[in-house]
Amino acid sequence: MPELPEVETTRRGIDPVFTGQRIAQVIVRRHDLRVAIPPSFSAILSNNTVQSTHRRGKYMIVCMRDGAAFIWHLGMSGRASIHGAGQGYTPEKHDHVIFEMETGPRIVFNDPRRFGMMYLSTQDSWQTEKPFSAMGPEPLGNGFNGPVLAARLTGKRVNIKNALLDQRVVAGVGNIYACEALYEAAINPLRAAGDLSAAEADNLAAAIRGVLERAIAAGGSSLKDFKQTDGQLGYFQHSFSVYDREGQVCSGCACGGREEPCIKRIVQSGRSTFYCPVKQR
DNA sequence: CTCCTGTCCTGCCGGC
DNA sequence: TGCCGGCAGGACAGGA
Repeated sequence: MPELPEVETTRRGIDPVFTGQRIAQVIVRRHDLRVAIPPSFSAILSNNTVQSTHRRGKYMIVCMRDGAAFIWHLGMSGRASIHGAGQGYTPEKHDHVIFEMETGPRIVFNDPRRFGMMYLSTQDSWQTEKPFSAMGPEPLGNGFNGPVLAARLTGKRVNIKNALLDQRVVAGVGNIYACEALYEAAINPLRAAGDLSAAEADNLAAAIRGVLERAIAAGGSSLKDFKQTDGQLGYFQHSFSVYDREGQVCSGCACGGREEPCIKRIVQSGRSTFYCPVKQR
């Protein structure tokens, strides 16, 4: 589920509950996620005060006042929800980790498929560790543009769709937004990544940024299970141009008036790609 | 190196 | 109604 917009939506939801507040207790109900939560997780974070929250790609980083930090990835099916101080709370199925704040509210991590991750790091070292040390640029950052993207694609013979899913090329793009950005940039997902022209790389970088920004503004996309931290659904799924729209007619392209629906679904490296072969060349 | 396949886990949906 | 296969937003290991 969660790609950059959903993770950023989640981070914005938990930030006011976390930042500047003390965690009274961390309850780990299940430690056997995709990567096991370490035994010391609760002890290090309980009775510790949160200094700040951050996002890098699809990861959230929560920094503590004493220099510790923890890394949080929502996997495919994870989400965070906030239960207010006055509300009762009974753990539901797949509620794996509960942060009980000193002031009363709880932040709950629910993840049916358990592909999510939570692990410990430090404020000084997390950026140089595993996924982050080789991670590509932030697509919403000032430094992301066509030339930067083109440089990351140089020499790559994989198709551009799969290249966009590679977090070393650009951070935070997943299956939905890769499809949507390629559609907006009118680039065929089967094209070799290294063969894009400078102009196409410009268009693609702009499309990635635009799609992600609009998705964040819409509170993310809710396909099956994603919800914002207050339980509201995101609504960017209503704005998809091609994703999950196989057999429909896309808007604003040369095929618009045809009887034959233009949006196709193909499989690339085992994952669905949706695109319009008329618009995307 | 690069690239592709299989795997982790649960839930849901469509077909029979 | 019930069972079964296929599929799902991600990331990583291992092999070619």
